[in-house]
Amino acid sequence: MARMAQTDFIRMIIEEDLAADRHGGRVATRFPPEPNGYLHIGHAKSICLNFGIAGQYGGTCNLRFDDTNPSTEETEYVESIKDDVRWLGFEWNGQVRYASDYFEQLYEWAEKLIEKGVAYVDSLTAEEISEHRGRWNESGRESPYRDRPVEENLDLFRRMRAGEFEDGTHVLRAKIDMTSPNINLRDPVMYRIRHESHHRTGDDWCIYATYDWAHGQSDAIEGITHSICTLEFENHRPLYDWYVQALELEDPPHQFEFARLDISHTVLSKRRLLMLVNEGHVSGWDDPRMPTIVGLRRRGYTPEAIRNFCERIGVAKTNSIVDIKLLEFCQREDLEKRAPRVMGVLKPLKVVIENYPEDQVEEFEFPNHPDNPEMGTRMVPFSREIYIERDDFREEPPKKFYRLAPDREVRLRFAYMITCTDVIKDPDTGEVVELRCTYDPATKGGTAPDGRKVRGTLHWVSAAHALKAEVRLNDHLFTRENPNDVEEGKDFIDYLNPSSLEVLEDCRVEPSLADAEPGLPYQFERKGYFVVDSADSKPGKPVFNRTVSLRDSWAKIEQAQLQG
RNA sequence: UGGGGUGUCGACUAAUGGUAAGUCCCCGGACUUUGGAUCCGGCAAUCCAGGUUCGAAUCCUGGCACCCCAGCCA
Repeated sequence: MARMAQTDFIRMIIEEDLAADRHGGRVATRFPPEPNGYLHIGHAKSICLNFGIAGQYGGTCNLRFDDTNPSTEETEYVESIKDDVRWLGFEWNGQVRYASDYFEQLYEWAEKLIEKGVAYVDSLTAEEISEHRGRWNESGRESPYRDRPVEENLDLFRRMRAGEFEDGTHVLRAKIDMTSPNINLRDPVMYRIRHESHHRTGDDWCIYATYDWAHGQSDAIEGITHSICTLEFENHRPLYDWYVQALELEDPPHQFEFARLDISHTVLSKRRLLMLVNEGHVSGWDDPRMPTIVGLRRRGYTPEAIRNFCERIGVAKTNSIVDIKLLEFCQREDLEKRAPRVMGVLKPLKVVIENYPEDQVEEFEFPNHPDNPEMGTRMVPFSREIYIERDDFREEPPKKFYRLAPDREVRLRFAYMITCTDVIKDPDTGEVVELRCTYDPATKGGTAPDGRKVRGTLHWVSAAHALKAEVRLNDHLFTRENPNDVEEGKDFIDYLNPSSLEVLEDCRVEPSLADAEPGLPYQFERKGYFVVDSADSKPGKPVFNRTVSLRDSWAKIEQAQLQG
């Protein structure tokens, strides 16, 4: 099903550039993560944009790690980020790139700017530099070191590189304009001294380029034509252009900004995600409730669904919060087509079919997908004692409840029609512990020869044949649509959804699931889409994560009834 | 407070001076051996005030609201 290709302002710019034959007709993008955390669905938007554009216009997309800060970056993240990009279905152009590959070139260019007289070594402290920078409504002041002669700057800068100075004693700054209303142009820092090991260059360097100095130049080195980033870098564009012009680079790259993704009922900032992990509110970065790629993957989300979601949300410059229900819709849409159907009873209620022979076992043939015969069939055993879903029985059925109730007949999917004849309760608690039913042998397969209809069809498992399983029902992590929008004196943590995870340890699933493999999606009929958990599942005792529930119109009716 | 951005159905996104469109949500209905899926229908928006124009979401003027920026983070 081909959907109309989504177009957006960035693609329009690219098409204009192509039409005007800019960059010699080339389109080159890049995805530039910093290796200091796990990727989340917000990054997926950027990945889909950058790789998608490259694919669409016959261009290339590089994967480049923006590893200019040795204090926070680690190889562990590099590997997980590569995995996530591939898992999403993208392959980068050639080798993985690193900003650190360009440290030497960047250094040479820095010397060039010093020689040109537009960069200088400043020896103010960090605090003093901050003071000199001024404020939004007040001009900055020039550093007393701003007019050091070129030779002195060169000498100092070389000694910075040689490791002669302590951290924080000197920085290299671009000499631009301390009175600029754009604070990024008030002599931005290009290099800072950091005597720290870098995850790739080890101890080769003790001066490290800042983002602004490294990023655009890395783009230029790689021949990037369209450097796409998020809105908060809009203020940096004049600086991006300044560096590239000062170096007099040919066919310079240009920066374009779009609004980052935000989704309701979750958080997408590294800081907040890290807090959830560190404070133990989730089990880790790959907790199935996390919006991280590893979390979504473990939850059972598919790359197809995520890519489709990213296409549907579009690309614009308006800050917005996408309803998480759109993500869920995209996932259902994908799984609806491909997930084989099985039966799993989450909250079992025993049913004894009194007129069914004690030792008899029948096998019924079930289609694996109701609308796709190519997915084949499987055999499902049936016997005198079965489990049905506790929610599928009501002693006093409300209006429009079409499921089982005393003296009522329902269909067991692809098996028989049964009628409830007796309800057995715990004498102490009054809780329903078992149902007694009779079946109509003439309704084998689920249809009655006399043509009578039943409104309800229930899923079931044979008690003797069923597999015990644990099922984890995942729900939104936060109760608030926007957990970042906090009331006075509160914190986003206060809006964690206490029932974001419901663990059901005594579920029963049909025996065909005995060799279900982690990562393969299933639809538990009438319940939702589930996947075998990749971390905690064990051969005899599978653990399933609910990826997303099915649409539940009864739940809506019931809720409406409760609200009157 | 200076600068840079952004305002279109409940949500997201189109319309680039010419019928305000699509998707999600929500609400009906049909169909149904999943209260699923599918199909059909419905709801519902141009931040405000002026101006230009035969005609304005779009252009102009003036407001208002929200976001970003004062790291040697990215």
